[in-house]
Amino acid sequence: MIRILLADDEHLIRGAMAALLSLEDDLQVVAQAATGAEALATARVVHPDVAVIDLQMPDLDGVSVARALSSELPSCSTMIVTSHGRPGHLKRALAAGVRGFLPKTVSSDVLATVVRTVHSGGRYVDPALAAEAISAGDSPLTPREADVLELALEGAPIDEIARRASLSPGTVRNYLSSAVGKTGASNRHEAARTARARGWI
Amino acid sequence: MIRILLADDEHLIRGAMAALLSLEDDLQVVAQAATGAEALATARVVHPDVAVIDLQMPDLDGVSVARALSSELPSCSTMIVTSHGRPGHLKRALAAGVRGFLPKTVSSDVLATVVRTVHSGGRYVDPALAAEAISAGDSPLTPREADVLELALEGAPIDEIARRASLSPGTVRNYLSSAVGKTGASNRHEAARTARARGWI
DNA sequence: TGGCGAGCATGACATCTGTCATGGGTTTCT
DNA sequence: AGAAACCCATGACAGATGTCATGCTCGCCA
Repeated sequence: MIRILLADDEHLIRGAMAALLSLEDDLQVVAQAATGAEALATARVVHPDVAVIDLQMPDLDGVSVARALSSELPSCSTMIVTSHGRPGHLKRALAAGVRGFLPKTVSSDVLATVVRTVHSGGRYVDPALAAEAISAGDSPLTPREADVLELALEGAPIDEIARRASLSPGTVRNYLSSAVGKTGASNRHEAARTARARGWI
Repeated sequence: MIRILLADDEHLIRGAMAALLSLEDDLQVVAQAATGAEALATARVVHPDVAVIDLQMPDLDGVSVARALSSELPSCSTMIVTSHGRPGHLKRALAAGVRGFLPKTVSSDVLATVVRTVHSGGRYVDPALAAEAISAGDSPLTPREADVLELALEGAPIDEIARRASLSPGTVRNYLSSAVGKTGASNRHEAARTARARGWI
């Protein structure tokens, strides 16, 4: 019997997934959580075999939870399910020790199968997401460029970005200009959007 | 027995919700669809009592489906479930004849209850979303301002917006300037973001 | 019928942005 | 040690953008 921890902020989805997984004879949902912090706390208590975690949750990002879990509870395999699969997330997730990565568009059979796969030590990444991640390639942005671009995401003017990054406005403009070139965009807003789409920030 | 049509592009969620609803004695999921178009086509054939539709789907927006359904199949009550509940969506949905509007954070009991409520002619809107919609208020944007602002969402330069809207660049700048004032933003990108957040576009 | 608001446009001005050249400091790799 | 890459900054310039004043047309409503 594989003991599962389920974390998703959407009650409906979580409850439904639990119902679905419980239909399988060899799977048992032993705990549920609605936030990343809750998931961590619960995992420390119940020591599940597999943690199925939603990527986007109100507090802690799914990847952060995965990282914490893989260091604290090595015996627990973590897998991530997500609605919006950005290429960059996959890479970060893998780096955080995640063993399975699925979009929510897969069927329930696949979910159950992957739970078994990761529990037995295997790995599984959705082929479509993997292909996307490969085609998106590595981020050409330097760490600083990524920082600045991230601050630019909300459409803030350059002066504010400079203040928030503790940089001079001129430097910010240089980084942004460079990022605009690397993303093939025509202004920083577009650059920020495409970088986000490719998972570079 | 209430006959339900379920539409959601995420197989996992859809299957799980179906499993969940089927646990109720008086509910029966008679059809499922993964896209808006598919949902419409299916509904025309099976004539469900209640349609439970996800707001965001690849092709047709959930609200459009609802509008079509309410005119073509008046006997079918439509309700919408969504992950990201923007205030504006609720208003548009209600105008399209939607009878129930829920975030996916609700529990499965609520879902089943609301299915029964709308089927018996009632209405149900999630209180939190309703409060948000009220606090966001009506859109102060004129139709044209909203159009232009929507085109600005992707970060395109003004000339491109002007071409796409068949307006002169000067006019576009006027609309955007006005929209920036109305949203309290400091540039059009920020304005577009906040307008989107409030459901004004 | 006159007033009003929305739609559309132009021109002018100040400011913001994107780009480029340049330079100095640090770390990393060879 | 030297090259290469990154980090930070400044200055200058052109073009994009935000703001304002102004004017025209059209449909709606009192």
